[in-house]
Amino acid sequence: MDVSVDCALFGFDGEALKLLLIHQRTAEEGPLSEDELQMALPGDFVNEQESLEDAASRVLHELTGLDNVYLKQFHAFGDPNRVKGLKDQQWLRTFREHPENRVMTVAYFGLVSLHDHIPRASSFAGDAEWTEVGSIPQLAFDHDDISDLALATLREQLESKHIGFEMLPKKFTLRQLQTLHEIVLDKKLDKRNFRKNVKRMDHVVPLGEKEEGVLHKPAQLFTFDANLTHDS
Amino acid sequence: MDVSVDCALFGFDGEALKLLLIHQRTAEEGPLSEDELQMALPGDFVNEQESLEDAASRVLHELTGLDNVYLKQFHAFGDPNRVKGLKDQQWLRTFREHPENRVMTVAYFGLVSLHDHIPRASSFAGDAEWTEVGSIPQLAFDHDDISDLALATLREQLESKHIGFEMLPKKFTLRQLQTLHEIVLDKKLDKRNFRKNVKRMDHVVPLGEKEEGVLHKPAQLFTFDANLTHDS
DNA sequence: ACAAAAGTGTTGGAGATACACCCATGA
DNA sequence: TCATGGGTGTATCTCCAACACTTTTGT
Repeated sequence: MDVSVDCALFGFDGEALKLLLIHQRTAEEGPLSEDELQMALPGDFVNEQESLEDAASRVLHELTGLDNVYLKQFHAFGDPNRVKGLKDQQWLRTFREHPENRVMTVAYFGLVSLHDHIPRASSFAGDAEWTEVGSIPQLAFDHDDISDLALATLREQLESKHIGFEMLPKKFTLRQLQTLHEIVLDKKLDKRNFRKNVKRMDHVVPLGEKEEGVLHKPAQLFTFDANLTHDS
Repeated sequence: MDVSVDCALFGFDGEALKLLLIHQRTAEEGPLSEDELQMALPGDFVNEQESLEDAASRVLHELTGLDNVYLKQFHAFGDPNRVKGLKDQQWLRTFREHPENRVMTVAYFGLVSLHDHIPRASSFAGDAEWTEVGSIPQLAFDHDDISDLALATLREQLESKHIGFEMLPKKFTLRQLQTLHEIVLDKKLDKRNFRKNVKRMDHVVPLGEKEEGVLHKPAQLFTFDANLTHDS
């Protein structure tokens, strides 16, 4: 059986939560027409002497240029027919040596900040795009299921596992942290209560510094100290 | 790459939490000496036209005779060297066609009740044993890691996902439910508070009936109604 | 001065914790 | 009658939800 990894990479830019999608295509342009091409999550086969984690990191590095991205396995997808859809088979027959092979995939979700600099979203695999979660089109293979479960997993783990910080710049304001939570959890939060909770967390430490270049009262900057991550 | 499933099957008998382990051996006795054989989690290769879930159910059915066991995927283990240990290779060379192949495994945990009848723990794969969690010996391959993570996952999900009931008989007493929680979570719970919480859960319904054949005041029996499982 | 977001406390209710005695049954 | 676990209520405290005004900065 062939084994691949797929990555659902989420990014937050202060406004919206986005998912990185690639246009399904390869270097040499194939004979497939526009509407036979779909979008997909970045993924690739696992190399012979490479762990699953390493494969996922490699895919992400090749696509975004980033290293040390927060990356977490969340599910293996192994339906025998998960690459047997009509469009999927057309694509596989055009670009793959063994299109009939069964492929299972181990899915990872990753988190990056899109604040300071947008990690380059382009790659060997074709053009890539940050797509707002909520406007995700139909995807190739079972990538709809994968991205749905990735988002559900992100929601579940956001509060319990201190992973929101991975989507913020190193120095962030409490407003940014709150907006992120509101968007991921899809509900409004009370400012005063939110700040009360955050201030009880040891691992969110105030820097002496303030925001600059904003046209209102500058906010204090905070940072996340992973060493102090033994819950509150 | 070869793909297998492994199952960490937990059972509760009212006293202790147990894990089903098999003696690593096959039908035709091999030339391996006693101390070269280890214990392992039940597992098998995934068949060509079989989903991962189906493979896990099959392994469990073959081993315990049970169907409809609660079974949940929790992690894929894909280290390139996970079957390259010395003892592991001795065993693989004796019993497998392609001992040098890389094998990744998708791990499931399962839950059964050992109250009414002990599901038969024997199989094509050799003798099997219910081993108390806490006295688990060193296991073959990376099965130590797998069983550790299985137990951690069970702990995490016990309260949030109503899965404790899977390890109790259909009719159970509140004491049994509490003991189960105490053992899995490894901490004592207050009887009155525990019962207060349970009584707030719609999906734990009291039957009119009472326990029989005990040498003390008989307890009321409860059952779990999965239809009412939309949290409290 | 004005616009824009930062920052700050209190109150009421719900859920968590801690704790001790009487009850029903079988032997 | 005794041994064994079943079954119950109250007081306290902590955590959560709801809610509005003043402060600081840039223009």
